[in-house]
Amino acid sequence: MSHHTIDYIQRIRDSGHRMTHQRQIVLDAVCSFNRHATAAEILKRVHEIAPAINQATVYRTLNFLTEIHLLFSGTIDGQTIYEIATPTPHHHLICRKCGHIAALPDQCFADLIQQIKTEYQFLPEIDHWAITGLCADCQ
Amino acid sequence: MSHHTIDYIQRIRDSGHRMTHQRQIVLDAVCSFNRHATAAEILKRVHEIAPAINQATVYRTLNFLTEIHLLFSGTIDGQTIYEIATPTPHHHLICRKCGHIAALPDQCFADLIQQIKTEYQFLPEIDHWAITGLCADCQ
DNA sequence: TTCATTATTGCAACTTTTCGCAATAGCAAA
DNA sequence: TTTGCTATTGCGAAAAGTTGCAATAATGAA
Repeated sequence: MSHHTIDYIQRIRDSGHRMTHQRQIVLDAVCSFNRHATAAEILKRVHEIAPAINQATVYRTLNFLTEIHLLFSGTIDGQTIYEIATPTPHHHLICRKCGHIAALPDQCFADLIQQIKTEYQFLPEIDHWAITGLCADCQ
Repeated sequence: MSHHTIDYIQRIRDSGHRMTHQRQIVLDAVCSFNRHATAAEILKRVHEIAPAINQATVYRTLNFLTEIHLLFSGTIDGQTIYEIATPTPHHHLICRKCGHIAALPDQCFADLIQQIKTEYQFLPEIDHWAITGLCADCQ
């Protein structure tokens, strides 16, 4: 999924923030992988395109884009990874061996959420879960 | 739950590793919180007890103890936290307002895990989940 | 288009975490 | 107990990520 197919500029502005050159380059870099990438990989690619962009800006931008849900971030083998988010809410199944990421629809959590609400009087805020494990090929 | 009630020395040896003074102190430090603690908090407490233990050793030990499942590690608010593992797996409901933590039995995830296995051919490894949200008092 | 506001960036210093390697010390076997 | 093997530690340095603050630039209003 490329970010060119979603109006990410509007998404950033709607969230009350500004679109900048730096944010566009970080988004481009994340998308250029066509897979999940680590902060270090993204930082490296950003510097290949635009060496002047500061590393602190890249880290801050990755956190920012994740917070407004334009990127998805998860943990594989203790490493934080990023990838462009899809428009409909969903979760991820991340294979800890090959790193493959599959989507899991939000609906799968409905029963669990209902149970937590009624049995524990707790209101869970589950907007993005990354479930690690083994995919079919790696089991 | 204290580590004194489980034979952690045997658990370490059974995993093909050695029991050391440093590992015991790190285990003691983790347990002394009686709750989950961050690496920084644990490092601080270890140094209060035994200043000579190197910080690299503490980090390595936390990773090691997590790998052999003597500790649970999870992420709260982007921070990695550790706590002693209970013999029966369980999870946590963490209130983002008052910080109250409640336990959630592993059984709650049975249906979800089964669904992921059969519908997605994915084998989830759900050790310890921290679900944030709002507790009954804070809603 | 110009101006004012303030979110965002670059910078440098700082904190946190990891790494390579030589020295140390657990553990099993004699 | 002693010995030998090698897992583990301490150390110093490097890597990874964060922070405070002044300068810059994106945005809306005039």
